[in-house]
Amino acid sequence: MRHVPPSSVRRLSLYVRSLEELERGGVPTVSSRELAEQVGTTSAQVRKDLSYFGSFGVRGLGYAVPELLERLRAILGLDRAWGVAIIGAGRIGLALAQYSNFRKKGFHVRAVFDKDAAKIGQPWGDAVICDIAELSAVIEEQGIDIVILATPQDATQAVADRVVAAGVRAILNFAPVQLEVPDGVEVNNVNMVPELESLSFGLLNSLRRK
Amino acid sequence: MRHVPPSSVRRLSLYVRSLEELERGGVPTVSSRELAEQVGTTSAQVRKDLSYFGSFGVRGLGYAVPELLERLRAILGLDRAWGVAIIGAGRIGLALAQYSNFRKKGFHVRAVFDKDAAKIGQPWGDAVICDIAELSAVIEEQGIDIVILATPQDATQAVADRVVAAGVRAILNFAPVQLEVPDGVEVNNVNMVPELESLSFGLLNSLRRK
DNA sequence: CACCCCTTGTGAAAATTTTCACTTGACGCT
DNA sequence: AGCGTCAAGTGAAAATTTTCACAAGGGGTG
Repeated sequence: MRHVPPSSVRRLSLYVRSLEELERGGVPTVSSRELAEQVGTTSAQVRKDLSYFGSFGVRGLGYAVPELLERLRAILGLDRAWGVAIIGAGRIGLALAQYSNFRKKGFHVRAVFDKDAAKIGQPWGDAVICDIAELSAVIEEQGIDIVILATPQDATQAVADRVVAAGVRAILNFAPVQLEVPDGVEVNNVNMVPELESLSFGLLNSLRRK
Repeated sequence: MRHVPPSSVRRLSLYVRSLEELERGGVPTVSSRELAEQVGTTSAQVRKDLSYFGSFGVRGLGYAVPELLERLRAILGLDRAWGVAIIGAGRIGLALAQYSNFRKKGFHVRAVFDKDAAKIGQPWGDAVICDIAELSAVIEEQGIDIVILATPQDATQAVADRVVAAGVRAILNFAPVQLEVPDGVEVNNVNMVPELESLSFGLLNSLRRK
């Protein structure tokens, strides 16, 4: 497998979503053109993305929906269970812990952490809120592969350091901070502010052009 | 102003965040190298991003923090008020409506909509939840520039159509759907699923390589 | 005032990602 | 079976984005 662009990997995710819908609808096959329409890209892009991983289609016909879905799930690691911990039981952490689609994709939220003594012990989604002091113990016991950070901005780097020290190598960061992590640890940021501000930038410019 | 890569625009947003922190700390000037470290990029990238819009720095010295901040705010349209409406008063909509940083950046949440009769009329953040039936009237009256969609997946396209029909040209979409909109309407998606799944992809591959 | 240090601003080069266009092959119809 | 149609797969080209490397200046110092 040659080098795969990160943007391709993210699109695979979108293909999975579309394929799941198609499968529910009983659609047996789909062409690259149809799939492209659904996720807002081009047919060439779809074929190129898939070609990094093999040949899954049938010329003249398209892709068999259940088969392609299975292959993509395997590629993305959605055919196995991942242990997930959410740190920060604020509004975002709450919304995430209750987001039921996680489980379906194999992401099992096995722990939710907070610092606030008042919250500790409360049930929250499937898990119970743990004291963040127990972070590394719980990470080891529960087999946590991925940590979701939904912490206040100023606490986030310190928490990330502890998470990394506990052996976690994948972090999904919702806090508006650029995390500093050692090589071998992957951090993906979810950040709506730049998305929002790029909208105002765009509006401003379309005004200017008139 | 020549063509600006979208990724540069998103980074401007990050520079603003860093500059705000520096300004609070009373730091008078900053170099491209320092700014780059804070947002996780390179100094050349910072200078290139800024160069699309002009020359803001002093050679040998760096950038004056307050001045650069002001310029970037103007570029991104953060020096004026934008009318924002949130559609969907579920968990995500709630979290967003209460997110106080919006206001500071000039994004004023002037309306929150929902379909659920039980929620209509309830106060929610600064606004009151409106019936989505009144969508186009409220959009016009309140001067809504940007709509944030936090609707259930299957309702989202229909809501987007109405939003566009009411004249809105910028949408921030939290629903996991690829929206179909006419030219001239900009849609930015916030989607954590591909971010999460690209983490599992990465973990899987680092396992394989061993 | 001349020199040195420092950092910007910027074309050019490199790397990455997307798009194109064409070859290959499978299926169904006559 | 032969033929026409359709769509996958894929190198090559184009477009985009990032990185490089260096000339151009500003400011402080002796």
